[in-house]
Amino acid sequence: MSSRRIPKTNVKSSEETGADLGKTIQRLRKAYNLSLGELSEQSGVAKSIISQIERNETNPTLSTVVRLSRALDTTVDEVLRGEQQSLFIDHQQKSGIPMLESQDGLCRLAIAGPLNLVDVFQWYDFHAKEKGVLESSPHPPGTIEHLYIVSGELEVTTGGEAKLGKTGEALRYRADVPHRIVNVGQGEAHAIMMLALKQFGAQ
Amino acid sequence: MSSRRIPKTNVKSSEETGADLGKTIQRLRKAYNLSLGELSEQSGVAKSIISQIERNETNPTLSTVVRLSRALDTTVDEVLRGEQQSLFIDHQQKSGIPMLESQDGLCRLAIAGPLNLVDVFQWYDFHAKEKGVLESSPHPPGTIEHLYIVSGELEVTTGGEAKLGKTGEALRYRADVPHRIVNVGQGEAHAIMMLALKQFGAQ
DNA sequence: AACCGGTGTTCTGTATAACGAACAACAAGT
DNA sequence: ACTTGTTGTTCGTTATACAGAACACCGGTT
Repeated sequence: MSSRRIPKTNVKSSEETGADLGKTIQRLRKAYNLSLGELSEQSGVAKSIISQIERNETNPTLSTVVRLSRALDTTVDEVLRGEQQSLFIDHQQKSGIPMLESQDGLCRLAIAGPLNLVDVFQWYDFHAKEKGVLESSPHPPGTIEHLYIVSGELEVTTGGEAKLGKTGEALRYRADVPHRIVNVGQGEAHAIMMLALKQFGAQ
Repeated sequence: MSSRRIPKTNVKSSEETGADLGKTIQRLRKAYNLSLGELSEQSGVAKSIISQIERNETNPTLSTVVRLSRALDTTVDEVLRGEQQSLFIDHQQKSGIPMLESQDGLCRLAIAGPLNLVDVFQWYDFHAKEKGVLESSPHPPGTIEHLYIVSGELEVTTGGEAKLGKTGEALRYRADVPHRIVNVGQGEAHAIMMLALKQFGAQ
């Protein structure tokens, strides 16, 4: 199940921790007018290490970063900020929820969720008879669809990627590209579908 | 010059990262119903390492913690915060750190939805054994909770008002006041719980 | 020129975090 | 029983983060 791609990233140290941590540390240190020795004294981290961290020549342990963050009066996330790997891009758009019933007549999609909050998320009760297929055209950019499978076996295909979910499992996938849900099990399938529209600016 | 105050907390090297990280990681992982292997696959961290981290037998690298945090849809600070063992209910917390069981041990609440969109909504898989009760303290103002009852019979009490829902029905109620969900039917009850947080552009 | 106290850098050796594989324990299926 | 799968664990090896000391560099005094 759940085939989120593996990041892999075996880059040099901090490429994967986000932006270059070193620069941030150094900026903070200089902002406090601290020398390497002083920061070392206050944080308990060897100054040689701090030097290497600032030049991104090492991949520090969590405890080291925590100690530095504390000494610099900030938090780890604050230090890490600046990266924004853009897991999801924040876009905005309005809804225009078209779909309601299926094409082949085998799928039923009933609105079960709130409509007055329709701009944020939508919530459907989804029933599919055997072999039922629900084709969906792209939703607004950034939309994420969630499918909680109450019973049965459903396969979701999106962007060339297919995921299989069984009873009790939850699938999560991008919905801003064409996607399809197929009841690949035997008998009827029942699921709760949620659409989460991304529409608030996260810097 | 220089010489800021000295925070200086010199504990053990592994425990010095704050609360015990391992337990938090494990709680998050279990809340997502992920195995070590699955989390390993999704995070890119060897499962042996995750195992050791959860038992606080290692002092992880920042990049490792970052990868785990991302896979668990949270931030490093959230993980470090440890959440002073808010076992019981009280799953609202600040950013929706998850929990597992209710106070009477009869209810299970697992995260099924995204946490990185935590400011907008949260989505839980809710199971309650017979007579199970889930007490919740108030969520942020404007929060609306939705309960889709997959099977069983649940009664929601909020603000002195009680609503009864049966299989296939959906309840909707304010969640910014103390509220309680009781399994009043016979046998286990299963529901999907959604929390819709109001605020946009908060702060 | 020598000192100095201060900066940041590059040396050590040691400790250990990381990975992957092999393992054990416990399920369900056949 | 025997698989087959999945859980979490421990093992063997390599890579490297860490601390501390030694180093190089740069002002300012005398």
